[in-house]
Amino acid sequence: MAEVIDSLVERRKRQILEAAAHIFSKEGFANANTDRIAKRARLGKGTIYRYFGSKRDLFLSVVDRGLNKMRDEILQEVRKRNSVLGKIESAIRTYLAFFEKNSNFIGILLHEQSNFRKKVVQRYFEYYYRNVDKIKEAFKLGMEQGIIKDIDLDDLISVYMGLLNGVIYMWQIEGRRYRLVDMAPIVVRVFFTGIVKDEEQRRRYDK
Amino acid sequence: MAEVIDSLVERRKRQILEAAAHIFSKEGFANANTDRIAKRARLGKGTIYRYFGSKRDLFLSVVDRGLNKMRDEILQEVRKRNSVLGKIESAIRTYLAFFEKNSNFIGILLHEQSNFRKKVVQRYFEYYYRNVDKIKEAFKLGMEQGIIKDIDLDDLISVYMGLLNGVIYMWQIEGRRYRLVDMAPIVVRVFFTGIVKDEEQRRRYDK
Amino acid sequence: MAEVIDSLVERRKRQILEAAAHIFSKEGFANANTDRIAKRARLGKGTIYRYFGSKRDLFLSVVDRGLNKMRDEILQEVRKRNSVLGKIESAIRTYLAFFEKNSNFIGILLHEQSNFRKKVVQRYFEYYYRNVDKIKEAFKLGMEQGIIKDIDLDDLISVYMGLLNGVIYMWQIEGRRYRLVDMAPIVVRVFFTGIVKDEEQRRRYDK
Amino acid sequence: MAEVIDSLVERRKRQILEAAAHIFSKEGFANANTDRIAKRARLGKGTIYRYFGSKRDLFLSVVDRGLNKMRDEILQEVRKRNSVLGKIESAIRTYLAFFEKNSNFIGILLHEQSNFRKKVVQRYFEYYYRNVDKIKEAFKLGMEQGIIKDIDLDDLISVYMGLLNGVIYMWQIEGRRYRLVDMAPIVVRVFFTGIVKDEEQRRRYDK
DNA sequence: CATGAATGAGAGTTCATTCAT
DNA sequence: GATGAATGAACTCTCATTCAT
Repeated sequence: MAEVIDSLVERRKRQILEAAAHIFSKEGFANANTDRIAKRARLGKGTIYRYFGSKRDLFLSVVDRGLNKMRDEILQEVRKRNSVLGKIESAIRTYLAFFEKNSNFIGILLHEQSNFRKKVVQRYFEYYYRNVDKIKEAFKLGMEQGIIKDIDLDDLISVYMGLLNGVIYMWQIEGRRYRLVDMAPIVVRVFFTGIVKDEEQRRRYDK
Repeated sequence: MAEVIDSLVERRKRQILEAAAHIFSKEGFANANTDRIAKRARLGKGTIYRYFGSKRDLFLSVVDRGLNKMRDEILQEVRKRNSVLGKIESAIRTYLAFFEKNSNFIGILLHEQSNFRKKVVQRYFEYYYRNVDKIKEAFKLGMEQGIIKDIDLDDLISVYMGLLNGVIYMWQIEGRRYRLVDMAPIVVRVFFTGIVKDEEQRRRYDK
Repeated sequence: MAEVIDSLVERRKRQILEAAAHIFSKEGFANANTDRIAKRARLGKGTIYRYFGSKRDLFLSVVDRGLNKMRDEILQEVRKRNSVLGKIESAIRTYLAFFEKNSNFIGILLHEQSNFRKKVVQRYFEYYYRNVDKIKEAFKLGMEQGIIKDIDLDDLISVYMGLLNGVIYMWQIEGRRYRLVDMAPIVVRVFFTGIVKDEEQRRRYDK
Repeated sequence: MAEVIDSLVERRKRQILEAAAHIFSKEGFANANTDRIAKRARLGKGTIYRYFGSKRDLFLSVVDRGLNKMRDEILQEVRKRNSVLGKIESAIRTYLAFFEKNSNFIGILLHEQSNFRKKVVQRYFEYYYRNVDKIKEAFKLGMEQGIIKDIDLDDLISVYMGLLNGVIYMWQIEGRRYRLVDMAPIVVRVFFTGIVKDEEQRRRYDK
């Protein structure tokens, strides 16, 4: 019995969240309007307010839902690989693949007003670092095994995350003209081995 | 006489642009309100409209002004270096330094509604690629000299730009807890030589 | 069901149009303010915008509605008379009666800014000439029957329409101190037979 | 000395009044803007306020000036004729001629908001009835001489004024497609002798 | 005397939120 | 449970008026 009710509630919520994700990512929070979300969800405007207290709540729920899905997908893929570099390679691929599949979601993390920024970022970290921690561990392990250079871990994470998010950002603003996952090999290659070929120069810069 | 008038006009414009940059970056375009911008500029609301036709115009002027400054600073620094890698290193440093000094400006390029996105991005490219072209040339020259690996130029630019913007983005959402320019060395090192130490692994991934 | 919805929409539109007619005629388009119209309609300001796209739209709807009513009333009365002069007499009476009953409406046709003038006048002619055409036919028929003097038809219409509108205008600016329909007999008399009694003088001017 | 100052003041006032008349008649009071008036007068906006206390004052001065000119022109012409009907004919011609020459001025008397209406109309009457009185006297004299039918004088004036103003109004809204003075003969003819030719019908309606 | 830069009250319009049905 | 008609606070933008120069 409770399950049936739950199932209706869940269905409605999903219906709304999907419509909202679409509209928010296209228009941003401030520009999105509840009417259009309701229309897209094929529900009355009032119904949205039965399930989400405010536009703000709805927005944060959309963020949560997206981050949740992302975390699950990445962790699942990373678990399949055993080697340190394999895990990192897999994390890069899956991260890019996720944002290609859910490119709507980029807008949600990118736009957005100051008052939300903090809240959104906080959720991003809450969800994200649970798997960044896995990456962090991988980096650490790699260093212990002498496979990865000794670099300050926090710096490394910033560069790693920055590289990934930045590549996604560029893909986005360049108009999604290529397949984002196709960037994975070059990203992996540069991240792992750098761009400089000349050995003398490498040594100069590698300290 | 004309100079005095000019100087007033210029002063007012600067006054408004500075206030606007602050507010826009804090609140985003849609959330910023003209009244607050006016207050911050210590001017009446109407005065803003004497100098800028609309809120939209004002916003785009803020973007232009920022991009202009950025381009000038980067080109000036890059010109000082002669070697290929030196130029690239300098561009990385100056880009990060610019956004640290003008961190307001990040928000302006990051937020923003779909309807503006195109316009803003278009300006970004107009201004930016004039100096990215210099970088592109440096990359190309580096490849011809056998200093830089043969990598598809467009891919390389995307990774390069993505890495920089991403590092800035991470700095921003992590709460600007460190000095952004301090990231330059590690960014340069990873970008130039990668993170993998183990030679066998390097060869595996370097193809 | 559809009927009920229709009836609500119709009721609201009427409610708003009536309030708007009142305010517009009192204040003119530019001076009227939507808030006051809303107040008078006992509705929120936003509600007006659910039913009419803009203040301008609302104004033109008020004009249309008035002209519609006028046309219907006049045509109905004119149809009842058979003789040429009877029809004209009836048109004069009904026209004056309409504006007395809907004296709000005078202001709407009289005031008004240049940018609207054209649109409003265009509607006026669209609606009005459908029944002025009837009058025109009556004039023409009267001339053929030798009852009405041979006068250029367009000139005649201008004088006829001018006389009516002018009498209404005078009534209005003199402060509506008398009943407008009471002017009908004297208007008809002068229009039909002129003011000059002396036969010699009549002949002098009647050519 | 005083004359020179006076002359400057007068020149400035004229300059402003002419510009204002033009703008007000084209745009109406509410839509007209002081900036454009100042521009047209080739003066600074502030200067207008040295000579006229407010936009409202300026508007009323424009009205006064127009009515003044109208009165002078009409009285001058009417004085030249001796016969009753001649005087009336002349008044009709001159009134129409004035508005053709100063067609700007029509807009000023026609548009306009409620709050002004009264004031403007009051001025209109103040100025106008000084010469309508002459017409009234002519009508009265005509009746005494048996040249004009016995009609209630106030009714007659309303019809007379209405006819003139209405003809001007029609000319205006029909787009000034003909010369207004050319309407004088037909207006005079209809006003003096009516439109009905058939004697029996005339008698029917002439009572 | 003349100016026009500056102003802020007030305009039209939008839209998140409520609540009677 | 679901709706969408209604609302009014809050937005951008205009412009009559002021006043330092």
